[in-house]
Amino acid sequence: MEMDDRKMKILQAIIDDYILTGVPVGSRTISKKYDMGLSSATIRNEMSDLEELGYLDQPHVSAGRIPSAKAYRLYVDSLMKTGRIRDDSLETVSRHFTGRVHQMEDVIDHAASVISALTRYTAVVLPPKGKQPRMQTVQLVPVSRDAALVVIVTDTGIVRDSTIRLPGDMDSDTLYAISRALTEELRGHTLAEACEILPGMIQRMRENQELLQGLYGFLNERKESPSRPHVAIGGTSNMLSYPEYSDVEKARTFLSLMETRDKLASIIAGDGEMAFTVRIGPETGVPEMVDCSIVTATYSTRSGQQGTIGVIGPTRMQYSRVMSILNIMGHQLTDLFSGGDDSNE
Amino acid sequence: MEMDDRKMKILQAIIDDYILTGVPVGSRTISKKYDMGLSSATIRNEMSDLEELGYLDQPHVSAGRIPSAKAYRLYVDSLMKTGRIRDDSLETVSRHFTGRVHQMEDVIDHAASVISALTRYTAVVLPPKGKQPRMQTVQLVPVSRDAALVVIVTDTGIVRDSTIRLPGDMDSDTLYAISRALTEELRGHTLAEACEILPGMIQRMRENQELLQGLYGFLNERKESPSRPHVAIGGTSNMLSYPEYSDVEKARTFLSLMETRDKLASIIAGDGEMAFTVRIGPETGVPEMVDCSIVTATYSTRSGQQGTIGVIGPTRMQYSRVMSILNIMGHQLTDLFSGGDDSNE
DNA sequence: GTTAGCACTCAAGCGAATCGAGTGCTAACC
DNA sequence: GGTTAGCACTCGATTCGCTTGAGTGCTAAC
Repeated sequence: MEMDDRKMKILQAIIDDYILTGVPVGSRTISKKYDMGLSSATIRNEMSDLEELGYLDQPHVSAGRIPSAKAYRLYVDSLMKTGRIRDDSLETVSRHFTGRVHQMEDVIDHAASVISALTRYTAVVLPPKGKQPRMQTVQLVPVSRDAALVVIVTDTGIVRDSTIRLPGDMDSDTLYAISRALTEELRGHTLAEACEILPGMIQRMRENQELLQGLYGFLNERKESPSRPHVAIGGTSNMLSYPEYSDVEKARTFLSLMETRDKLASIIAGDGEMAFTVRIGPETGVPEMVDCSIVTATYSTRSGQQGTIGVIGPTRMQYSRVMSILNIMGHQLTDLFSGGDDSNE
Repeated sequence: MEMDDRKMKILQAIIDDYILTGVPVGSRTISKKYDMGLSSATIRNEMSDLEELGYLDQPHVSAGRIPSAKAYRLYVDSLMKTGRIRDDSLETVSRHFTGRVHQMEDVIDHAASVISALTRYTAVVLPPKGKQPRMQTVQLVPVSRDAALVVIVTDTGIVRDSTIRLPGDMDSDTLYAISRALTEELRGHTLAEACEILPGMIQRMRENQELLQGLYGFLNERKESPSRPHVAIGGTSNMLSYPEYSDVEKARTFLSLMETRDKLASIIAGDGEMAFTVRIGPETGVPEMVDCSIVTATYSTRSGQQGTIGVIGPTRMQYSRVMSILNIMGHQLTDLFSGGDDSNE
């Protein structure tokens, strides 16, 4: 037995209905709501076939059918109607977006909350991420008598800052001179490389040995964890409005997963270089998420760094709507980060 | 009728028990578990009195009593045993804390997750906040041919950064010179004041008019919202483990309140200058939180800025434990931010 | 003032009965 | 052969009544 056109249409109707209502859908519903000129009995036969093919599951014998992960996969891959991409609310909100851009973090926070508001699911936004950020400028900014702020500008545009202690009195001109030397020496190198270059400089620049030593420690400590990326999350509470999460225990595990941002980031980030990903249920590879789906899209910055935006929802997700929203938001962010610069005019 | 010593003792026992178990407590429980040499009948009479005095509520006639907000207030104010302040787990974790301090945001994020892990409630940490941050250093760091990063160090230690566009080619020495001039001129002033000073400078420094104009816009845009503070939250999912939140709808409103960080910040921040605050149920002034309590403490930085740490839990909260944890964590943060500087050695 | 005793209340838990949505199967129909 | 009407059957969900037991309030005796 194999899929024919009619089975496809029926499957699609079932999925559409289930996505809409969230309750198992029966044969009568299909034959009445979606008029395909077939009686419920015929639908029933077809549904039985579809179940045998692995596209439908039956929670218990006297309930309707629900789509399996395999069905959603098929749905997303081929039979989803890609819907009206334009959405009024989206347009307005996305306009509201432009022009209030401050720092990177604000942007991705905002993006997450906009996406979650539009989709009514949980949204996650990861900042742009390159392979290895390369240093562009190093500058020591005096903060107090005995402390300076280290500002490192990398090509990702990300700034790491933290204070280090100054050995003795150093005026701002001295600091500037050191900054210049450092910039000259380190520009274009990664943090890890910088840690290899510095010892040489320490040898040469005797008078500032102590300061440089401090800087060395500073870099060394950060070279591994590229300043743990700020993960923006929005709409976690949305999930609780779906019957899938009326079980509090389930909700709790979901929420605590959302709280461990590192883990979440690695889940969302994905491995491939795909611009658009849809992972359904078990495909997520996360045991806690067997009945969730994750849709991700990417955006990029002027310097070619890639960021990820993702939506997490129940497998019964409005895939087409989510995908179109992610699509538009991806473009939006790409424009924002590469069109102008990320600042005010 | 008024409170006597015995009533106090009984009330305390009731509250202790209710905090522990979460179920209405009956007269027999008190007379047996907490031996006060009285029969359940006597306890019953006293409980009836306590109810009349407004310290106890009765969910329904044949259930035990639960403490009212007034009872918790009394409990916190006078009859709480301030418990063993030292906690083994706390010691270990707080040690684990020291020595991994990076940026401010990391610190408060970390603090929130530590507090929530220890208390099993929801923790909120607000960054140090002064009345009006005063500028200490202004520095323009070249990022690319036509853009520079504006780094402003204020006495709060908070850095605001964002890129602005550069008019023409400007080498880093020029930028440094301008930075020096700006620092000299603006040091000690608030952002708002800076916006009044700048026009004068623009007049004088003709050649860099365009750049300064950009900077002016930059400051103007930020002077109102002091870079919306980063609010750290931890353990929102903890709340779902309490029977108080087995109702999903309740949980949802709570969580969505936690998501609107601005609102949350203003709730936590409180108005007074109290070092320690306990707000119980309706005292929070937030309708969504009638059956929550909020305990806050403060910490301070070297420059005297005050930050807030808070715990949100059910009214049936382990007040003494929470307070001692907040107390210790407050000292911890104060040490961290004022003892050394917030960096590595 | 304290306590034992007792009648009373009421949520929670349990099981039987009912309901109804939905299926699978068979036989008739086109 | 595919489609449909009809019917018996299944099983979760709902309802109803019953029982249980924790807990109270009151009264009378100590």
